[in-house]
Amino acid sequence: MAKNCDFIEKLRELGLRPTKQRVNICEVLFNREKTFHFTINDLVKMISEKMNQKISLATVYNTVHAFEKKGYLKEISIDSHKSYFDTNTSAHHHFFDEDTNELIDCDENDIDPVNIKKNITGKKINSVEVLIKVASDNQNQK
Amino acid sequence: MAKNCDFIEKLRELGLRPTKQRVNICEVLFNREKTFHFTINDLVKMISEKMNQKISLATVYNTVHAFEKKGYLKEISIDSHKSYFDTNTSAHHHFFDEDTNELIDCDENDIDPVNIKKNITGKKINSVEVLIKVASDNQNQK
DNA sequence: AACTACATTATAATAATTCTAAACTATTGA
DNA sequence: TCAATAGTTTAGAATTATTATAATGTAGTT
Repeated sequence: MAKNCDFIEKLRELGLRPTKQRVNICEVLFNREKTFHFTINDLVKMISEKMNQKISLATVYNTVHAFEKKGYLKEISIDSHKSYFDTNTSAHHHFFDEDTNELIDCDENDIDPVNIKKNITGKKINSVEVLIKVASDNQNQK
Repeated sequence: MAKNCDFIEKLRELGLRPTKQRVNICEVLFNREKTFHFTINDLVKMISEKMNQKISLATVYNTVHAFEKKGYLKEISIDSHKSYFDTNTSAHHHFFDEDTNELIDCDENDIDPVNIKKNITGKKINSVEVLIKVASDNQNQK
């Protein structure tokens, strides 16, 4: 299990000052076995309720965006209303369960690599994301 | 070129009353050679400026969502800030040019079919969307 | 310890979307 | 044809999500 000093070191490497708030966020996001998905709201709740730490909403936005820009987090946008962040920044794809609003990682056994045969001239590919929307078999919802 | 009475008929089939506003929106969206991508704002501008028709923003939201629900339109979400609608509702994928904020359809020559080997138990797949973000070769932007 | 630059905070501002309730209109059927 | 009614549009208010602001606080440096 990572210690706070590990996070402090890592933040420093990225040129981010290891403030209390940033270390708290690191603890919540990265001090766990498995990667996971969260919204800004989830994160605020985790810090204020689980950690009992006061943090400003603006700081959460700032920090999450800073982490995203530095490659600590990846944003997964489902539709204009639902957007998640993923602590797993490696190239991978997602199922989205429309019944439960749950975002689920695909692993290699779930999907073959996407084969792009032709790209836009003069452009380089920055990312390839596959989003598979699923829902209960016996229902007929959007 | 489709006539208004075609749209009136089509709206009726879907159980939507063919009001002036809905027919106007149909004209803008579907009375053209090629399918295209737009935002709610684009659409409001097209109707008010190009068609010189007054329409309430709420109506545009209502109508676009009604059309989406009925399968006339598909939403393509890029990130939490950028969301487009696509008049091409057939299964296809997209490039997104991060330099120009332009959404571009993939055709069959651009990408091999996505092969999903394993699904979530008890769920059926509603959609599979691939989004390929591209940017200028010589720049290094997000 | 003091300085400086960067961060955090509460709050205000902005933007996007939805809600509301009144006015309007397409459809039905008398 | 006309009235009834059910669905639609509208302006504006309300809500939600996100960003900006400016004052205060804090980490890192000397």
